Amino acid sequence: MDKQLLKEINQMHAQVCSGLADPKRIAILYALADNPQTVTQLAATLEMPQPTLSRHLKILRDHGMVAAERDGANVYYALGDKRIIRALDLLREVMADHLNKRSALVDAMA
Amino acid sequence: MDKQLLKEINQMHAQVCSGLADPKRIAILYALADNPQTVTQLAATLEMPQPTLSRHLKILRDHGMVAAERDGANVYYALGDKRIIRALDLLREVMADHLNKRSALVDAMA
DNA sequence: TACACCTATTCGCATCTCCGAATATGCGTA
DNA sequence: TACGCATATTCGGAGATGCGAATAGGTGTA
Repeated sequence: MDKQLLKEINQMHAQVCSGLADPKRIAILYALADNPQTVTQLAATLEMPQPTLSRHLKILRDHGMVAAERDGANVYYALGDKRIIRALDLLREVMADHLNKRSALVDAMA
Repeated sequence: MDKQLLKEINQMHAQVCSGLADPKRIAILYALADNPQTVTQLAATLEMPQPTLSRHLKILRDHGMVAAERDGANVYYALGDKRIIRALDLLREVMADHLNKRSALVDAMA
C-alpha cells in the first residue's frame, strides 16, 4: 500500500481512538448502549452538566459513534454502531488481564 | 455497581484508549502484529527516530499492549494481546462505514 | 577497562484537550 | 411576538501530550 495513504489512514484511526480516550465519553457510550436517551436524561443518569454532555456528544457524533435524532425540542442520542461497544469490551478484557498480571507480580514480590 | 468504582474503571479504560490514540502507536502495533521486531528494526520499518520509538513503546508497554524481551543488547518487542488488533480492526470498520456515509452525503448534496 | 552498538530517558517547547461559566441557538406554545 | 425549556457553542485557563535534540544506561567484545 502507498506509504503516505497508510499514514493518513493511521491518522484517522488515531482520531477515532482519541474519540474514546475520555472516561466521560466511555460512560456516555455504555449508557447509550443500554438505551437511547436525550441530553437531559443523560445529564441526570451520568450526573454531568448539560454543556459538558453536549460537547462530548458532538465529538462522538463527528466520529459516527452516536446518532442524533431530533424530536421536537428534544434530541435523542443512540449508539451509532454496536461494534464500538464490542471494541471497548475487548479493550476492557485486555486491561483486566494486564491488571491481574501486575497484581500477581506485586504479590510475588511481597 | 458502586458509582465511584465505575468511574475509576472508566478512567482506566480511557487511559487504555488514549494509548491507542496516536497514529505512530497504531503503526507500531500493526507492525508488531505482523512479526516481533527489535527497536532498530522498527525504526527502519516505520522510518521513525529511535528515541521516538522507545518513548511510544514505553507507553504501549505500560498498558500491556506490547511485550518486551531482551536478547543480549537487543530488545524484541511483540504484540502483547491479539485482542488489541481485533479491537483496532473493529474501529477501522466503523471508521470506514462512517466515511462512506459522509461521502455519500456529499455526493447527494452535489 | 575501553569501545561500539542498542535502547531508554530527560529537557524545553509547541500543541492539544478538558473543564466551568456564560452565552447563544432551536423548538413549541401561548 | 414573547416566553420557557432543551440543546449547542464560545472563552480563558490548567493540565496533558508529542516532538527533536541531547544525553544516559545497558550489553557484548576485545
